[in-house]
Amino acid sequence: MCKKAIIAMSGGVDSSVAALLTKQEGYECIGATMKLFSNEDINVSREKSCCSLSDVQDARSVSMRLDLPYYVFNFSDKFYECVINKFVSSYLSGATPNPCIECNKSLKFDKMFLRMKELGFDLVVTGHYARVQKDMTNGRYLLKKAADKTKDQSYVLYMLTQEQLRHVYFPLGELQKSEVRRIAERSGFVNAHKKDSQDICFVPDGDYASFIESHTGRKSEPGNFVSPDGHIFGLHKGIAHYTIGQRKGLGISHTTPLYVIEIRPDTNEVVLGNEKDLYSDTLIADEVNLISVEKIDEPMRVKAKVRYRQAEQPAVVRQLAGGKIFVKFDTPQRAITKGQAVVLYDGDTVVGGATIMKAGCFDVDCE
RNA sequence: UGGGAUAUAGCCAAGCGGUAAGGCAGCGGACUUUGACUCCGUCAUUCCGAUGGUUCGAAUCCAUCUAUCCCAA
Repeated sequence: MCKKAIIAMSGGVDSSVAALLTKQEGYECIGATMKLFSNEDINVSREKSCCSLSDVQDARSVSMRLDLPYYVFNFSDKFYECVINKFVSSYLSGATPNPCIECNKSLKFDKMFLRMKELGFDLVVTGHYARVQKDMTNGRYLLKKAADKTKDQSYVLYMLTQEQLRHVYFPLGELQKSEVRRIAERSGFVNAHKKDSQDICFVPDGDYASFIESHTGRKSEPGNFVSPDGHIFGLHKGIAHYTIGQRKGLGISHTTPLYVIEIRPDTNEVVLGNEKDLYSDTLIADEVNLISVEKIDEPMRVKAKVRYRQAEQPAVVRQLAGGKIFVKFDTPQRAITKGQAVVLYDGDTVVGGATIMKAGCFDVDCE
């Protein structure tokens, strides 16, 4: 009668401690690592990526220590299709994708959920720093920020559905990162001092542009760096190398710092301008997922984040015909970027989120 | 081959006789489960276009040369 949980174990400290806590709470647990790609496929021989042999070893080691059955699920087809392909095409279209969110959406909380059901399990457990609560007034499951505000990962979980939230458990939501490390140490986990993951897991050397080239088999096409009024600064390395707000790596010396303010896939141009050119106060986003409410009928005051690790900003959100959302910030925001997620908060609660399609300074009439 | 101007690191640029500011770019690091932003550090150790000269001392003054730009032809 005890609940059965699949622990999604990456091989890092967080999911290891999540496994420990879940087990201690009396769940019947198994550990599972998603194999998302083989390093040979992506031309990396490093062991530093999230599905590498050493990560699997770490996850297995922790599972053994906790006496959990341990499995590796091969999800590489789905990962290739949903995460890598989208990642590449997004960059080629001049946007800046967030593959971690896509991976959460298509893999951790989708493929893993299917597997959970197939196996007759009740929960998927991950090491995310976030909390789930049930709203007793309307019966909806709420996603809330973690207790450790510096590690809060609710931003990358905004796409969770009610069904998923019902079957997910985040044991680290109430803990501080420092406590998690301490628990791992005390438990003798091999990864107690492992560095937090960073970079894109399938591009461990950080050179995502080369990754795109080898994936498409095409060299990225150089084009012009231009000013807003058409002056040509020089040659860029291909639009996939850039994102809005970027300063480093342009290779253009100027009297003042230059930033990428626009990417034009049609003409293969990258527009450079000053810092002040980066600010805009409105955006439209699609692929909307709402959590705390079913829909937004009236303009709603929220706090919104347009990128991970940004302080949330006061704004008003409206839902447009077709489901898209329109967000107007009280003050202009720096470098709102197509392809990134906008996540809406009401206090500690995630209202919902969406993928940014367009940013600027405009208004829409919405009836 | 008349006149004028300028020559300082990859780029821009301060300096005006007392022992080479700063910005941009670059490089290194911190931060970070995306890309960025940000922050910290580093970046002319005989050569401040070249060669001579004046001076205790010159990137700074003088002369010549070289290069580039501008104006006249």
